[in-house]
Amino acid sequence: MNFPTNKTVIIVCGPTAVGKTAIAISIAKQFQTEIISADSRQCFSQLKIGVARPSDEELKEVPHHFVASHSITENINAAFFEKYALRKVSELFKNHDIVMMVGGTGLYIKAFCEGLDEIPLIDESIRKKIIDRWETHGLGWLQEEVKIKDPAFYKAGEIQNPQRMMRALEVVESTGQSILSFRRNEKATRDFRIIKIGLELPKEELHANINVRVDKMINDGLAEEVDSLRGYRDVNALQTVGYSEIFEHLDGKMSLKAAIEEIKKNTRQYAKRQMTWFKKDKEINWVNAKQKSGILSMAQKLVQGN
RNA sequence: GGUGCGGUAGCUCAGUCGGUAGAGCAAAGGACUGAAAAUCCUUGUGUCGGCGGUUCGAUCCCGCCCCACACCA
Repeated sequence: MNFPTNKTVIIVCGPTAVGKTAIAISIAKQFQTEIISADSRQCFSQLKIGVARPSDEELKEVPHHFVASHSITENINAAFFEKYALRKVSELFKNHDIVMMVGGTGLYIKAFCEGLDEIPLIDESIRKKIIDRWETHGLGWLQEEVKIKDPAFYKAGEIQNPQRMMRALEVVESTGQSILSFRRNEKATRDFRIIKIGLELPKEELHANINVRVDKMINDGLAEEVDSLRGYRDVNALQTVGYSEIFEHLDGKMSLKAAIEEIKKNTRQYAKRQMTWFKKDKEINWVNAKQKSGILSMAQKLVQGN
């Protein structure tokens, strides 16, 4: 297949703790290029230990974008990422034919590759009002509201899922139209080539990596990092594995030991969800994460054209 | 040694006034277009500690034994 330009984005994805950071850096060095992170948590400057941000040395080896670039008080989401990453990529294409993207946030990668439908910005006050009402009146109230104001979504959507229901509600309330009416059901086209490499490991090995990494986070001072963020604990950015559990521990609801076990468990569950997402993407070229040299030559071959 | 309370799904436990049992968590699978490290959905057969007895039928009643915990010696 021919592409309109010789510009290529190599995306490295996979579950947490599989070893994406190091491999992406090797590939980026091989092509002498830079990395855009596709990680919904590493972009926050206040989150370091708990989100396994690349080390200072690693960040020096290859320039990274969307790492520690925003504040947890900002409203960062998939739509924001799509625009941010597209802008960054075209900037980098001025000096590079190849740009790397690495991350474990499937939705962000999908938004970047295929685009999200344009939906008008929702006024903060409407969003806040809906969340408040949901918190006081519960899911039953939410379902009733959606049933009346957006019956089509009520029929087709996830009625038990508060986040999706609130999203549907805020869209009808602020635009007067169903969120479904904004769906165009077509992928956006991009004027560059996309190559996807998925890193995987046998479950036992991944779980071992997770355990080692969590223990290291604790040794590196995760509890102190979380403690310093107490004042922000309600922001979305802190609804994150590693932070929620430590907050509970700091509240006296569980021992540090129990919190550590919870973090390991929740990380395993998170990794499983990531795999469920990525396995569905048939464009991904899967490789065992331990075969470093094989991955590098595979990237080379993919870039040279199938 | 005696008394008491237990022994039911990987874990914590509920239950069956006798007709072979069910929740939460875990696990497995899945969904997912502005919270996505989030949120949501689906999936529960296990010698109901062991051996006997009563009964048409026992995980449930009775006896003995084993194990755990508590208290008394």
